Amino acid sequence: MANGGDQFGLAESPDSDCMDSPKETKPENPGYTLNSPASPQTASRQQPAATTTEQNGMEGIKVFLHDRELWTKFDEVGTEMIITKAGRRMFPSYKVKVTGLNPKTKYILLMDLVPKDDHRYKFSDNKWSVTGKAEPAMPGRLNVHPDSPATGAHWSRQLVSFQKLKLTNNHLDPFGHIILNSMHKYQPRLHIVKADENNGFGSKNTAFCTHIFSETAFIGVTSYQNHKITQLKIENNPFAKGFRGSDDNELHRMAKLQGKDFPVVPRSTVRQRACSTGSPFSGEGRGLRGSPETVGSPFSCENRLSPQELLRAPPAHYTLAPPHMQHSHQPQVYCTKRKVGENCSPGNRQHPYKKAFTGSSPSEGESYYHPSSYPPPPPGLSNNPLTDSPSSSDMGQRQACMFASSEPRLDELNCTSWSYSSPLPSAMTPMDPYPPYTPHPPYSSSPQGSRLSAIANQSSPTLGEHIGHHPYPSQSAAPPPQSSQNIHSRQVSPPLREYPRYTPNLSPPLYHTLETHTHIRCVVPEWSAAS
DNA sequence: TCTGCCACCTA
DNA sequence: ATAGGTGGCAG
Repeated sequence: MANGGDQFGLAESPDSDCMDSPKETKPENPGYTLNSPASPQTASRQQPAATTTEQNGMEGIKVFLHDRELWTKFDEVGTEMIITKAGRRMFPSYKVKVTGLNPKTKYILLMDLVPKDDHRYKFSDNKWSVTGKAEPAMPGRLNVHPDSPATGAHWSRQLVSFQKLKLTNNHLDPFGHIILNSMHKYQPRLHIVKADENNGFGSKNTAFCTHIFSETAFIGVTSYQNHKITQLKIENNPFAKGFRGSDDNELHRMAKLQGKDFPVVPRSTVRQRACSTGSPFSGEGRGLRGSPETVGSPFSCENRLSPQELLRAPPAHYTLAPPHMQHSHQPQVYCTKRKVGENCSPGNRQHPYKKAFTGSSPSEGESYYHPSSYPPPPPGLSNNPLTDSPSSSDMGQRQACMFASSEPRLDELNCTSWSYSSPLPSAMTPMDPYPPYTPHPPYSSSPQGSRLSAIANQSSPTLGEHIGHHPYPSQSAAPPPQSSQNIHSRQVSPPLREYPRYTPNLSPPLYHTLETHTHIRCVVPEWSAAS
């Protein structure tokens, strides 16, 4: 799979829409049914405020997880993703099929990873268990798909792949990779944002929706813990073909490596213990997964949000039903509206870099999320995960924010910028100690920039806010039927401002990545409070 | 735990 | 041919 794309395994999600859509169908996946949520659901979910309806046209959007079957295999064992200083790709790679987009409307697709809970895990006795509280979330970053902004026709034409997205444990990562903590669980989220005239988002009312497939949740590790996962990776990832083995191959290898005789045991085997199983996900924790079962369905939603909000997006939390609920599987979709306004002041954002969180992040850590929040809102969106999580505590991070503030973040970014992946932009250049990515400055700007950035910004900022502000419905509504996914939509009103600056660069290095936290911080206050 | 290097592969 | 993605392993 991996890459490939092939198959499909799209999970679907049917749902559709958030708002109202009449829904149609959902055809897609036959298998699963989701039910869903079809649009109606959405609506219902939306609960609260509900927004909209208007739909910005986000309502009929459906997202199907590609290769869902493979994801499910990993999920059943307890998916692990290697995180390295240089950045490592996710294996099953995150690919989706998107339907229901207006062919002529431009959208920005982006991903982020939010903490699934506030626990730190350990793997012993062939199973995962909670060992303590999660460390402070790292700066949340958004990974904007390189094709963004692009028309609905473009996105619908083929699978949308985030296979180049990389995960890192380097809190000061200058490349725009998504920063995670080892031994912590994360939930990937897809956000579909309607681009504004400038191809950015964030401006006034930015409509967006968030889709979550619970089977894509995973624990970040610096080396595989469960041998079963290692085997699944080797068996399915083309780049690991060298480790497959037929015995002969292995023996040879071993011999070479060791210079010894052939080992008897295949490498993989050796390492692990028995593995029995245990998928962390499922069981334990809080909710890692939402519903295991199923599918993810897509949700659709619409709303407009401010970019920030996006970031905040409904967090998974919201989305997900409480762990328990989650089981129900349904995907949930929520749609909400919000306005952004608040947000952080610009100043708030921090930069990740500022300090290295790495070590510690002391303060923050704990605070993270509120429990209640968990599933925390997505980092960016609703809350940022990162940010969010940290929640109040984020302060620590906040500092970071400070830096960030200057940053450009999403706002700054332009689609263009985002899209590119180029590595560092000049600004970012590596040289710096990392100011990088963030945003700052100076990059160019593209007109577009604002939009994306906005989103980004929003996200982060929003997060906090959102959270605070709106409660998402998380559950409230009934759980959506579908499963895995959740969708949120929102509208935001005033988007963030755009940032005047920037642009481009932000993340050049980052590539499409945006950091969320920044926003978050801003937000933080609120939600912390809220929470 | 985490990092760096290695052989092996894919693209 | 080069560039870059994999897990194994030693440290």
